[in-house]
Amino acid sequence: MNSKKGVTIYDIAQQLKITPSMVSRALSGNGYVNDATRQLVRETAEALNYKRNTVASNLRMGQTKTIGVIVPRINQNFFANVIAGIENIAYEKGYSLIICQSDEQNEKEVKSVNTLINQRVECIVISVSADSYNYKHLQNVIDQGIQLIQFDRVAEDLDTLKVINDNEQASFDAIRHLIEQGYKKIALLEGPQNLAIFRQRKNGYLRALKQHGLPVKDDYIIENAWTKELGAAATKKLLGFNDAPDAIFASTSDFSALGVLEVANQLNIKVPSQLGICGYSNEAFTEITSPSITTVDQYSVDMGKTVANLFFDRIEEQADAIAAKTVSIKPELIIRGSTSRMV
Amino acid sequence: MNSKKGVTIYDIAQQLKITPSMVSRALSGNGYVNDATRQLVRETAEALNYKRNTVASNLRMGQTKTIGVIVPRINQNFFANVIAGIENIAYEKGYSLIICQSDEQNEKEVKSVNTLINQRVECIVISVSADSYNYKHLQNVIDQGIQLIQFDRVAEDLDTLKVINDNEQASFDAIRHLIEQGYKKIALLEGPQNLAIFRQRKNGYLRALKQHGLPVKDDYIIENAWTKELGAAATKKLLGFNDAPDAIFASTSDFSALGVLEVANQLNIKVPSQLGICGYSNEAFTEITSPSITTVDQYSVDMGKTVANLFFDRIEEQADAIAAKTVSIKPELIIRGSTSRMV
DNA sequence: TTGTATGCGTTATCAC
DNA sequence: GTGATAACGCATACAA
Repeated sequence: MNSKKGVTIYDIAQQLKITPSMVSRALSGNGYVNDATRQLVRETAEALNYKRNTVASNLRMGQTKTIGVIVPRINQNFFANVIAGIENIAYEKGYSLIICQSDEQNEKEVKSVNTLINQRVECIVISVSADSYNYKHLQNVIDQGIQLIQFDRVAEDLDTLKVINDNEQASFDAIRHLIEQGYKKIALLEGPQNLAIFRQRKNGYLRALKQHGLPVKDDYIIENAWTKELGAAATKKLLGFNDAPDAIFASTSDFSALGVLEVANQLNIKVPSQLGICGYSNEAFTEITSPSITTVDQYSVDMGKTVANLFFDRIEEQADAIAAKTVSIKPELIIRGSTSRMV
Repeated sequence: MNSKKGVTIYDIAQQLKITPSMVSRALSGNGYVNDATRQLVRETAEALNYKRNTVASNLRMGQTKTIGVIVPRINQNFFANVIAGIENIAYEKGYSLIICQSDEQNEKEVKSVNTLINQRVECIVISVSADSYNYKHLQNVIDQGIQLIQFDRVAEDLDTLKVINDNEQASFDAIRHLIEQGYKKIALLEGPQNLAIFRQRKNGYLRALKQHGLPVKDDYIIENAWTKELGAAATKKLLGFNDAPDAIFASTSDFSALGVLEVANQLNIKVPSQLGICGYSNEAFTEITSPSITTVDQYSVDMGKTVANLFFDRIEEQADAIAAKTVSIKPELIIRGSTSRMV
């Protein structure tokens, strides 16, 4: 055992006067090896506090048992949950997770993808950043023979496994609920329309209005209101109209919905009687505001598990038995105080 | 370029009729190489879509530029924030993050530590799981020559870098603020006393009372009230006393504080005039309750950044110039409506 | 400036 | 069963 360099199978071999190959076999369990020597090897490995060098092993075996994950923000509830779900399954399979965060910047996303390719991860799981319009870097992943799985915010043109929420349906359900509660002038806070998820939510909104014979007013649709501040600003604008809306669907996020609620409180507008509010994501705080906020639960942890399972299914069924496909998880509308005026 | 195996520096060398070493030098920028050939190498690397194999490089160089992080739960706000902070700094330095989650289980924590050692990460950052009483696996990390940095929940006996919140001081500040606002009978909702962080918060409470000449009443100290429900139950009990408190410090969490607020509202007790409420953690919702809740911000993202910076400081100052030490981050008291009766 | 040779630690293929 | 040997892809000390 060298003083500083860490103990290797060589050291064990030397001590036992056998060859490194024997040690390797004994430790990995591959190939023939006498039970007695195996036992001996195990013991000395333990005694010497030997730790297998995964780096060397990976190089030799041509696989890393590692999954790379790229999300816009780690510390956003939804993404943290998805990551937790992926970790859960990956851990069972003995896989590690390398996490990158794009900070919603395309440049950082591209760099992260390259880092992960260089690391030879076996799969890259990604939810694209908001300012990604070009997906060459993702095509590159596929070209390198690395599995690519997209979730939530997906580049639709890319032929990959995708796990998404049925945003259109969830949005439709939310609007239908509002209508059933007697709201007739429903405004929409929408997100960047270059992202499919926000287009889908808008479509659900439009479809629901049409199906229930309600008119679509362009004034009622506010773009890019996806932070608390922007949600608040949008609300001030909407409530300033002569013909102000009686409900606001913050399809972008619960934070946006929170902004709406704050403004309503400031203006002494009663929620839900005078104004209905519906958010999106089921953030923890929605349950405890006054009133609590109706929102959409995306089953984010399950989403992560689904992603991981797709990957393992694929590599276990060897070959590309499973074609590119899209798995849609049906979100659930959580009805709470902010929209319940017909009790 | 082999059909399936990925392009290597060999392929580039072959194409250019030079040696792999030249390619390696040209690409890494180490060692002498003619500008012309360097240019040529870069171009063909690009053309062939070459991706450096980090695994091989790591093995050769004996370093991985990787940090391992182990937290009880990824999808818990505080931890997600810390991870985001670490990522932020690590990314700038070209380091990757491997994330493990212990699920509060010692067994999983031990396994994760071993995985990370095997991966030859250069540093392991950990917040220990609640059921960890034995720290052999952590000592092992140190013995292997891997940096170990603990944060928030730390094994105090271990001689490592530690980053924690100054819970005692934050708690002291909170109580002092309450006293300054004229509250004289301050109750404490405390967390599990086997965790140091909760003991420290209690100590800050006691010290502040003493320093201001206020008596400590055992009746005013309620154990294990760290959910909304438990906070509510504790409040009902406290407010039922003949000599009821005029302020409650929910040192466990904002959720607990919320329970207090709800009960106060139910009982028509005015906050802050009749009852002061202070929480802990600065959860998003504390800002939007009525009244908004005074609380303690833990600077969790900064905590992550501090952790990462400690590591980089250490490796950049080469050698163990920086001895084991504990960095205490001073949390900030966020004063809001629930305690502001002297405006 | 370029080429040669060697090793990082492990595993797999062969022959014995 | 066991041992010798090559190879994974890259980086570097040394020679040319």
